[in-house]
Amino acid sequence: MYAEESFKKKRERMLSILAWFRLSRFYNQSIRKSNQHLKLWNITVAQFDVLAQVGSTERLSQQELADKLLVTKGNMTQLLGKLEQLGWIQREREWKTKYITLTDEGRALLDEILPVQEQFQADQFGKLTMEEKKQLLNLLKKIQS
Amino acid sequence: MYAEESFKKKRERMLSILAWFRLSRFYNQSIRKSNQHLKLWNITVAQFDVLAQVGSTERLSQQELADKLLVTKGNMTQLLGKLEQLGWIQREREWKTKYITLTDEGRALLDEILPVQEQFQADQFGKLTMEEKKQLLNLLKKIQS
DNA sequence: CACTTTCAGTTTAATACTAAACTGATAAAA
DNA sequence: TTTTATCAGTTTAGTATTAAACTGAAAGTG
Repeated sequence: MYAEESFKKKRERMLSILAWFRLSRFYNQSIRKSNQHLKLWNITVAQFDVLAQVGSTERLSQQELADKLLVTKGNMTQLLGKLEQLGWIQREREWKTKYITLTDEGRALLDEILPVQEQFQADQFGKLTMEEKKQLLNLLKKIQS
Repeated sequence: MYAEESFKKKRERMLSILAWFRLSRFYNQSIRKSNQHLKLWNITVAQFDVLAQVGSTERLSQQELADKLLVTKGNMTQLLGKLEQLGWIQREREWKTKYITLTDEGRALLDEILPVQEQFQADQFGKLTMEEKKQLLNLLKKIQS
């Protein structure tokens, strides 16, 4: 009885490790490929993610932006510094808070890259059927629930 | 007809983007949590991954190690430099190649951390049933096939 | 044997990212 | 009003990571 359960647990652990390995492999390759094709526009994935987030929402503070993108505010400070320097975003201070908006150049760049990047994402999961994509999404949701 | 297909494609794209967002969120949180509990042993995830890989295989070269862990050889050089300096691994040169093995301290440390880390991985996927874990693994395999 | 190619590992410059300490302004409390 | 808390954003030190150039040894070729 005990031996039975121990064996089952071992199998479960093994499955988890395999799943983790697959997942992180996929993630890392994806980031790498993404950075490669984004080189065309001299922008990185991290920078693009900020642009996309800023471009799709009304007035976000730096902290809110960090929360949405799941990074620290320190990281945000630096990314935004770079993006500001490149002329793609601007910061407007209001009391303690700085609100971020796209400049015209930032908006133009985003409009140009967004469809390409969306297609890239779609291609990444291209081997899955619609049904399987839904399945995957649900499993990922459940993990984090 | 065309409108129909276009709509379907849009839905597929949206699913892909959502899946990607979930996946990267999970990945990043996981790395962060992992680093947090590994602080107890003054080791990082990246360093532990190398130890675990070295400890589970006979004689790997730096390049092979990089391939297994899906990082560049430059990254490997640096990680191994750190691990060597900490006294956990050693490099043995043979012709052009350097082979990596664990030192006794490295082995002891790995033996101590491995079960904890395996349990951590298992817990991460703890909300999934055995069947769902298999499903997830298969979907991830299919994506990359 | 001399010349060239290949290939493991190293170095360098750049970006990304975290944790933790810090700054300075606003808000709350006394 | 003075003091204290809080809280947004910044800074700093450290690790991780890549791409690309470099080094030097080994292998292949003539």
